[in-house]
Amino acid sequence: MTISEVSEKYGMTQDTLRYYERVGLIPIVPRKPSGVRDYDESSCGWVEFIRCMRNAGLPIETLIEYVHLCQEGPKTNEARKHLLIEERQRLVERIAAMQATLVRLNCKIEHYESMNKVADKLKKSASMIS
Amino acid sequence: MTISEVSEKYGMTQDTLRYYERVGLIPIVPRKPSGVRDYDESSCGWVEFIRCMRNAGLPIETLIEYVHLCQEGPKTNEARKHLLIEERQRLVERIAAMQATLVRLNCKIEHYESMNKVADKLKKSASMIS
DNA sequence: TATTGACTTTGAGTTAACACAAAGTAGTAA
DNA sequence: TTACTACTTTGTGTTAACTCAAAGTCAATA
Repeated sequence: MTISEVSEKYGMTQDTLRYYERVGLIPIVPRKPSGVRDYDESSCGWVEFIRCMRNAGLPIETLIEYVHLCQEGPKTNEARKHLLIEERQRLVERIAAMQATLVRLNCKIEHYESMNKVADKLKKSASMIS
Repeated sequence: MTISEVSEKYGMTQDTLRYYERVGLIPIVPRKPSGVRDYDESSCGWVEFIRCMRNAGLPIETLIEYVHLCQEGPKTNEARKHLLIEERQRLVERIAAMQATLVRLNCKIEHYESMNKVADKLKKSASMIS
C-alpha cells in the first residue's frame, strides 16, 4: 500500500504518517526499490495500533519506548508488559476523571433545562392573567 | 485568598492561574487596594470548575466562550446550554474511545501474561527432567 | 529605614505534536 | 522526450497551553 492509501484508510495525513515513522512511533516501513514506502500488513497494524493509543491520549514518548522494546525481541516482554500496565492505570484514572466531568456537565445542562421550565411556567401564568 | 493559597489548594501554578484569568478562562479576580488578587468564593468556584473541565480535555477556546456567556447574564442561558450539550457529546465520544483502548490494552497485557505462563511451564518441565 | 518576600504586569520562551515548503526523483502518459 | 504526478528527504513553521524572566510595587519585619 502507498502512503496515500494508508493515509486515506486510517484518516491521518501523509505528513503525520512520515512523522510517526521518523520519530519511531512505528517501525520503519519497507520501501520499493525506488525508495517509495510500501506499507505491508505489519506496518498497517502498527499504524492502526498507534492511532488507537494516541486517540486515547497515551503520550508519544511512551509509545516510542514500547515500539523500541518490541523491536528488541522477546527478551523485553516483561518490560513491555510493565509499560502497558502503567499506561492502563493512567488511562483508567483519566476515564474516571472524565466520567466525573460528564456527570457534572449533565447536572449543569439539567439545571439550564429546569430554568427553561420555570420560564415557561411564568409565561403561562402571564398569559392566563392577560 | 491569595494566589499562592489558591495555587496550593487546586494544585495549579500561579502562572497558570494568572494565564487563565488573562485569557478569560475565569472571570477577573477581585483585587485588594494594592492590586493583589483576592480570590473570593466565586473565583475559587470558577478555578475548580475550569480545572475539572480542562482535566477532561475540553478545549480552552470553548471554555472561554462559556465564561463570556456566563458574564453576559441570563439572556445567554440557551446558548450556554447548547455549548455544554455539544461538549458533552464530544466527551461521551472520547470516553467511548478510551474505553475501547482500555479493552485493547487489557488484551495485550493478558497476552503477555499468558506468555509468561507458557514460559513457566517450560521451566517446570525442564526442572522435572533434570 | 532598609530589606525581604510575595505579589504585580508585560512580554518572551518552551514543549508536544504535527503541518508545510522546497528541492529533488521515479514511474507513467502523451 | 517531455510533462505530470506521486512520492522522497530535510528543514522550517505553527498552534495550544502553558512557563519563565524582568522590572516594578506593596506590606511587613529587623
